[in-house]
Amino acid sequence: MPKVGMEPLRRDALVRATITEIGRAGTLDVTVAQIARRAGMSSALAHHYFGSKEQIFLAAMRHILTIYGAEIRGALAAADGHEGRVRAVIRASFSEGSFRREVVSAWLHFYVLAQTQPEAARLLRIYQRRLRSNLLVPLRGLVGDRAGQLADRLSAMIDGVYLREALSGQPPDRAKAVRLVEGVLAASLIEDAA
Amino acid sequence: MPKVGMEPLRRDALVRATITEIGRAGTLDVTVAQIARRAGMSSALAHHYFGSKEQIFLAAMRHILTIYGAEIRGALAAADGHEGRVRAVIRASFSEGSFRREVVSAWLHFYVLAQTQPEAARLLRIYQRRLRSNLLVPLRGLVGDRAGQLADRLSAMIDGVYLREALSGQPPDRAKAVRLVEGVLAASLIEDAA
Amino acid sequence: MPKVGMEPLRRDALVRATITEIGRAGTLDVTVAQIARRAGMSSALAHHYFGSKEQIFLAAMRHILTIYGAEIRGALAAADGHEGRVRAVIRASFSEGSFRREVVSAWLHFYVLAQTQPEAARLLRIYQRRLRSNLLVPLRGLVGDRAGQLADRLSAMIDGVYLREALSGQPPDRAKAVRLVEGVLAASLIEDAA
Amino acid sequence: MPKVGMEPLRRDALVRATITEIGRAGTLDVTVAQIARRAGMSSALAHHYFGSKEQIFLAAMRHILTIYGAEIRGALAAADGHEGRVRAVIRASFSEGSFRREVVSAWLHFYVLAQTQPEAARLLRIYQRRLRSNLLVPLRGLVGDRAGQLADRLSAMIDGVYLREALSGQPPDRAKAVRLVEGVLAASLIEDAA
DNA sequence: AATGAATGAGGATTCATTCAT
DNA sequence: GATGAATGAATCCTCATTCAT
Repeated sequence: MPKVGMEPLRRDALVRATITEIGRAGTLDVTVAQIARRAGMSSALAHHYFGSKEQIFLAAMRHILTIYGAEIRGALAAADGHEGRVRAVIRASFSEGSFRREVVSAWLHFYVLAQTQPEAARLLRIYQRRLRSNLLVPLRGLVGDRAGQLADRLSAMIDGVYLREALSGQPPDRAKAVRLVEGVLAASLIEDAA
Repeated sequence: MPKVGMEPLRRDALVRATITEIGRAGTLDVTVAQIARRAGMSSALAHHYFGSKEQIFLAAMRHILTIYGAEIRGALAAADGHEGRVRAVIRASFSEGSFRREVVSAWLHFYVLAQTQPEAARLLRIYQRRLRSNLLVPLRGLVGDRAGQLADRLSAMIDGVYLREALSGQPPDRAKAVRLVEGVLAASLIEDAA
Repeated sequence: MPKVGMEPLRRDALVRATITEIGRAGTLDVTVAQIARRAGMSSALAHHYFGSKEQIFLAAMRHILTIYGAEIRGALAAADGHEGRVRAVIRASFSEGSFRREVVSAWLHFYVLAQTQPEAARLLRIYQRRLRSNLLVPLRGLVGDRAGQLADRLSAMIDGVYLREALSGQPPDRAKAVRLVEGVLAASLIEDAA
Repeated sequence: MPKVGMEPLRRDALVRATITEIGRAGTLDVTVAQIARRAGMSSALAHHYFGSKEQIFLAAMRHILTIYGAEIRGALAAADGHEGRVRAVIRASFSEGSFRREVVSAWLHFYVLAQTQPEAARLLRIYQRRLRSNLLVPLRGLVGDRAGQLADRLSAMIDGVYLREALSGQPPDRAKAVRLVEGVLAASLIEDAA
């Protein structure tokens, strides 16, 4: 049995291990050796596949973004109406795939990474833009010109809820998170109608 | 030049240098040597006064909290009426003393530190509780039983705006930050009245 | 030149280097860097294999004890009669493997280490118990109930001679050392017969 | 009240503190700051009086030797006959002033110091010579030409008992120590008579 | 493909010692 | 006489990274 085609498996294992370890340790100060051990291989192999610790971190960020994007797409496809679509984006942001303890923790740490890593900053901007645009489109249908303002509002709320969740030390409470953000949405719509 | 009574001066210089350096470097991975150099002394002296890097970080957190607390108190003293008080808390949160580039950056990093450092976690809880209670009291006068829900909403917004600011790479825009949070407040009050 | 299976070689080289360096420096204040350099490797590798300086020291103690134990066993196997066995233990205590300048010096320093290091203390107790019991058994055959007293006497003499040797600064004089302890044995046996 | 004549008091306090701290810590790795603190002064003052840590240690050794010498002289003055004098030396070696926990511990550590410090080695040789000669003189009266051999024997026993005591971790047992060494003396005298 | 071996570069911390007051 | 202030030098230890096999 030749050991061919191992590369994607190894890379994937490392990416998952990275998120797990960052979540577990509660720091970016995770060693390559730790990540590699959890992924079941030597740190030398991790370097072989990724070249540097930096690249491992970036791959983990991309992984999280990819999953998040997929969840958003899925939710939007199943949603009806403008408001339905906004709610779908909100709910997808706190869905099972993304709003897990380690993922949220890793996410917070990637925010920190983005302060020094240009590529990490770029990825984060992509996320922010995507989130904003996903909100903006259906919001236009709901509130017209006020959509931009409302998109900023909801984006900030989502990030704020994430931040608080990352710190709480408790298992994330999806329902409560959604309720908080949807509360702002509801208030904003009433305000608009008034 | 008397050489006595240096301790408070040195400690203060180190605390300020810590915030500056964390903000500048964009990481908690700041060496004691860097901090000490910026504060104009040897790293040995920094250890002499604080005992460990951990203590230096905690002192910096306390410093930020102290200033924030003072600003809140000042703003509340000058405010009139329930809504005035809520607005005062919001504005104080983005006041000149606290909503500066380095302070916001350092603050984000202290959030991360709190994931591993019990004392840092304690300080953070103090901040969160204080913020919530500062909002809760005047909100009760405005919306009664919905005050708790609204306090959570505004707290999350404030943190979300902070988080986004930490990442923007731009000098913080106080006015815009206040506008965002006050927007949520306004919408919530209309919603309540409806 | 295969580069596998280096671990035992490296560990061994470090253990020997430790004893040599302690003997040469005349202190426990030997740096890991010194030990590693003498063993022909980087200090990082030394830490890689032993984890800490403490563990390096303990391994060196164990090494000395192991050799000492082997010499005792060998001498006892070749000895005849009760008195022959006592003499064998005495001679083995001052044999070439154990009664060398650096080993004696290192040994003295391990005595000191045992004052603060529980594991070092344990190893030392093992040595003391082993020495005593090795003397006790054949002494029982010679002097019956007085064996315990005599074992203490001879043990103290052996340690005293070691201590003096560690200080002499001269190459150890095996013959003289053995003569001193055997002198006490002879006198004790005469005393017993009288 | 002028602060004159403080020097001898300060020096004395430091010397005592040194012995106490070495005994307490079980290491020579005692900091000047620790010693000074226990002596009730700043480490700067300790340096002012002694110039260096080395000198502090040497003064402590001299102090121990001085007391030991005084005890020997006192015991010899009160002793009768050759054997009485030998016994007096033995007993003085384990007298209350010298055979205390911290003193014995400090003594062991000074043995270690002597391996690197020429002056400490010199002091130790003085002690050894003095002990030997104190034993030699009365032993000549008892066993004539065998006195040298016996003096070596008893000296080694005394040091051996000290060493074991330093390690035992128990409060020193004066009576047992004396018994052990006097046992060798008794046996040696019987051997001589035979 | 995979890894044990190996290291250079750093970083926190400690401490004897000096100096100005 | 006495001390707080201050530091350079050293040491243990960690880790990303490289390399030979």
